[in-house]
Amino acid sequence: MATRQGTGRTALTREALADATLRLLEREGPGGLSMRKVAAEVGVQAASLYWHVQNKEELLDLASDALWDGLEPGPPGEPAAPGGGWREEVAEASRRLRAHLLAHHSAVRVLAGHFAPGPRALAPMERLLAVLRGAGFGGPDAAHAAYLLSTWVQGFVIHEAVPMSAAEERGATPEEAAAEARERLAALPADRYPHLVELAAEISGPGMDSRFEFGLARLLDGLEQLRGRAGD
Amino acid sequence: MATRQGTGRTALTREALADATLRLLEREGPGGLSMRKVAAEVGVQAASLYWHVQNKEELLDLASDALWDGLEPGPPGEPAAPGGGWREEVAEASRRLRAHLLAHHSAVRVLAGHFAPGPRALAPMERLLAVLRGAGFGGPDAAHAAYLLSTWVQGFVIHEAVPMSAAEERGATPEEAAAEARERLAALPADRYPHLVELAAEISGPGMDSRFEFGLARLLDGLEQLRGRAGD
DNA sequence: ACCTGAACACCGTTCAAGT
DNA sequence: ACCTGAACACCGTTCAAGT
Repeated sequence: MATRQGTGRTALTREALADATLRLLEREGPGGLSMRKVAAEVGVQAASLYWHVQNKEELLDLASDALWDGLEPGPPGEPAAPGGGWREEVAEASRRLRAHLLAHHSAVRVLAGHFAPGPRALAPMERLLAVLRGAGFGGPDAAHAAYLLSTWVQGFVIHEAVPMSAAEERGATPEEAAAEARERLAALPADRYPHLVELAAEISGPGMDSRFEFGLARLLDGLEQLRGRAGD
Repeated sequence: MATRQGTGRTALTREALADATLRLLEREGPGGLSMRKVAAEVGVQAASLYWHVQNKEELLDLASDALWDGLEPGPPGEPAAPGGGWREEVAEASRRLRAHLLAHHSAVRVLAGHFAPGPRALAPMERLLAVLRGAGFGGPDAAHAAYLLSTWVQGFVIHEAVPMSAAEERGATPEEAAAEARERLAALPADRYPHLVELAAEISGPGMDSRFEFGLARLLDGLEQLRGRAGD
């Protein structure tokens, strides 16, 4: 009477479907996704999904939102020192977001076309806004800055996830893939593409960590400059 | 003897397939894509595509690269004034890229998970590197900066394209969609999400143009600061 | 309220066969 | 070298029917 299901399975909710979708994507990679497999994953027939969800599109929307789940919220401590603490706090939040999304890179590839602010993105966004406002940014600036940061991190991870999962599917390591990319660049006609040829090594990384830190530093510098201008 | 095809159709190449894929996506929206329809678009049977292309994945890779086609290269003029000209040149190139991608927003949604540097991205990248090096950036900095700029613009456009094509499919205008988003934010519990509620209007735009200009200005400020540091 | 079985139209891909 | 016809396994979605 307490539960209405004979089996020990957890209740079938939209959230459970979204989670099952992410599990499936991680386990089988992009391309291993279908309504029938999601249904099997939760122990039900494909047709049953349509009771909970309008269609596959909506399921992907839900899964994209579920991607925010499990993101470390960061130390809940003080709002950081008023001077420069906001930089490190924003930097750490960005690094955590990148690492978290990268842990789901197959899902990121499939769901990139569904990235939209959903309910599970609210808490991280609220926290980011709090840090920015606490640092002295005005309301509109804080809103713009938060948008800038999150679009950049997500765009960065998409560009990181595509070759990652592609290499994975070909059974190559990221290093091998980077080496191939470098050779392709270096082999270009130097008269048409002088800079690409010269910078082949720098462009084809991997060194993704240092690219991320470079971008982060430029963004924070640009924001700091805005803060100083409006500030005192 | 000159052409080997009775019909007036243009020769079937991988490029032609990529172009047909983009045309199909623009005409029918995301979801209107299938190997059979691409085949029909070029006047051939579905099985024939597999002579030119390994599978659907590879076709999407090609289409993603074809997305660079038709991008205005910008005035081929002087490498800009040595002082601050590079800023406006980079800004204009970014605006052109955004506008161009936005003109293919359905394709962007579908192909976001396939964004990778392909042959058709080489020329724009070479040009961007030339501008940056001309402005005084060192090789590694220029490579990092170019990567930062292009990942940001592409990430921004993805976030812009998702609600755009979603609203389009529901038959709503972007303004209506933004108004709905604003009301959802404003209706949140103010004790848990004080900043989101306060900034509901700023966060839910649209005002995408001003968000883009905000991000661009911060990025260029951050880069300028780096340039000045290394420069003289 | 929630799930099933069966069906429909359509899909990606293969392969022997044609020219 | 390039394309077709036919087939296979699988897909998203609907709907009447069950409990």
